[in-house]
Amino acid sequence: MARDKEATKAKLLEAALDEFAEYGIAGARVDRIAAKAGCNKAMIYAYFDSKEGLFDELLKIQIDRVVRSVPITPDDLPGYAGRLFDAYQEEPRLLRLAAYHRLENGFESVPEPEVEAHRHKVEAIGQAQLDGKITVAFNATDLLDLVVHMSILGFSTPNANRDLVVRSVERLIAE
Amino acid sequence: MARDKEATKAKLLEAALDEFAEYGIAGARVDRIAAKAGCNKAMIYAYFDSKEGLFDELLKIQIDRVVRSVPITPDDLPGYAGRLFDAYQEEPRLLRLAAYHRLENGFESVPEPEVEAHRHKVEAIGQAQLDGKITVAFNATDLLDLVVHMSILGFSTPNANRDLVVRSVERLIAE
DNA sequence: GCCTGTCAACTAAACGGTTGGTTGCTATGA
DNA sequence: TCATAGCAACCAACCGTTTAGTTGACAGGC
Repeated sequence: MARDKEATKAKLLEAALDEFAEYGIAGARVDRIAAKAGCNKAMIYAYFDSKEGLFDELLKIQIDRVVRSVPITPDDLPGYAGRLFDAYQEEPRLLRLAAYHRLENGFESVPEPEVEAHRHKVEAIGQAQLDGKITVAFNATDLLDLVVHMSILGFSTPNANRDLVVRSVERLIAE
Repeated sequence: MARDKEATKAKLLEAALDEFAEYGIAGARVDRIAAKAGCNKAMIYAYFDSKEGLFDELLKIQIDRVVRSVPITPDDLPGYAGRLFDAYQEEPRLLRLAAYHRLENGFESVPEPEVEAHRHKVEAIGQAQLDGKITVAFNATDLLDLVVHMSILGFSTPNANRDLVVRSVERLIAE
């Protein structure tokens, strides 16, 4: 057998991504996760303590991944929205994961690293506004919220496409 | 006791709105719904067949309510978005209900009346465009999707407010 | 031989759904 | 007017299944 702790954790996390994205936290079944990962249910409790522990760890990793792979570009917010949109197209499970987390946990209990990343982005946008690079029609916080919200247009409609997202943000920030 | 079929159904629907909005479909517990409604669990199965049947009926009613109470105004889309936003502020459970339904059932299985209402709105917007009343920068379908998506800004951020939604739509449709 | 990763087998609790029977309104007919 | 039959509305208790979580035994590398 494998006998590789990290490999087992990775397989569990991948299976959990599938399961939680499809069924949500309440709807997910730990037996299915273990079966998909090809290992025993007890491993989940050995490595992640609980079903919720597994979800939290998974969400932290996934958010971290997207935050790292899509850095903010304050003077190209349409491009930023487009790249976020791309990331969600490439990994639709992430959007579902986040949506379930938001529904079941509210706006509190957002992982600290994400809060920190959010703060940094607001600051970057604020600086770009001070430099006169982008519109001051919205304050920095609202601007970031709007851009992020546009990037998840695919959550609202199956007709969403990259071009629509980019053009929308262009119009939102137009002088 | 009451012994009033319609009143009992109404109490069950109100309790179900609370329960499903808070916990989602998978997370909702029929025992809790019955307890909140102050009546027996068997009534749910007598009147709505199943947990899912209860949810479907509830969603249909709630969607119908908002569709009726917020008619589209093709030549005032910012106002339309604002009034939708107001409706969600007034009844936040509706947004959560719809989000859970969307996550657990996808874009298919949308109640037929809503599909019909959506068609009518696209048509109304298309006509307003033909009349030269609003922008043709987006096609009618995209425009409606964008306006509706802006109205649920509150799903993305706790900072959302009516003015932000209205101003955003104004900019989206600016010539 | 012992630490560590593994798992089948287990449990207690919770779950959606059913059932057999009770309650109270009302229509009927004497 | 009153007895009562019929029936829709209701409910406590229960059923089989599924659930998250536990445990004690076992296997393989050092």
